Amino acid sequence: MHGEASLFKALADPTRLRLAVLLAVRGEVCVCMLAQALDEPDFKISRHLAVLRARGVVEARREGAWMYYKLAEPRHEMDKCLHEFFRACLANHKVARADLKRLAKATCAR
Amino acid sequence: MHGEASLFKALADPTRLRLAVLLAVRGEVCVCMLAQALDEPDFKISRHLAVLRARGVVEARREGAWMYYKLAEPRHEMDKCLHEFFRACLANHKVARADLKRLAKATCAR
DNA sequence: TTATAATCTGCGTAGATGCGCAGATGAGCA
DNA sequence: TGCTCATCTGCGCATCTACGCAGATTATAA
Repeated sequence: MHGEASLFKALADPTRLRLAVLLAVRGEVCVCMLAQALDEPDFKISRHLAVLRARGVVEARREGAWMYYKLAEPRHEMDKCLHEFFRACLANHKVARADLKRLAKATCAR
Repeated sequence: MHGEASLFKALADPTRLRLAVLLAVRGEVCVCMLAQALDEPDFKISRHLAVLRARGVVEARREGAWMYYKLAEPRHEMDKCLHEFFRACLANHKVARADLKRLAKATCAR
């Protein structure tokens, strides 16, 4: 049952939940945009994304210097439920709203 | 977003997941039966149930010396999803099957 | 009251987790 | 090659968490 618990472990952190909500709403986003959206240092974001990725919650795609992350394709009904929960419920959270606002204004240097 | 993460935190442990599955399938069960089902010491079970209770995942009812625990009434769609996930998916897990088997044979001393 | 069963709690410890800092790595451009 | 940006990683530290043990609590029955 360890493997099953690890899915919940991946989401048992406010920073990772915020990231999941952003990806659920906006699709595919690169690390530096996410760092601006959460107003947190990039290495912190990178580490949390690595955790989500290791547990199969998100997928990554490299494009030049950028890494784009998105929610992984749902494999069970549970995954669909979670995505819906992110979009329909958590996205209305005060913190998530502010994150989305900042994300809308975020830019990469190049 | 801390509060939201705490729901996942509550489920981010194999022992607590096993308990949640048993309660999802069997309804209301007392601590000593759960301890026998999981083949773990009662104080360990009691502590994990306290965590689940503090996060609102389960509810407790005292009846004499016994404490009966059950899944809390779902408040969001997410809760219903989770319960369904416990019953339809996790209950088929090898470990959960063994737990249910032991629970079926479990008895209280009185 | 005494005994016993069911449940919970305090304490100390070992391992896991998150963080910030500094530096490494890799890609693109002058 | 040298420089800059995007991303990741190693390290040390502080905190959290689960565990086992022993003992406290509460309820029931003799």
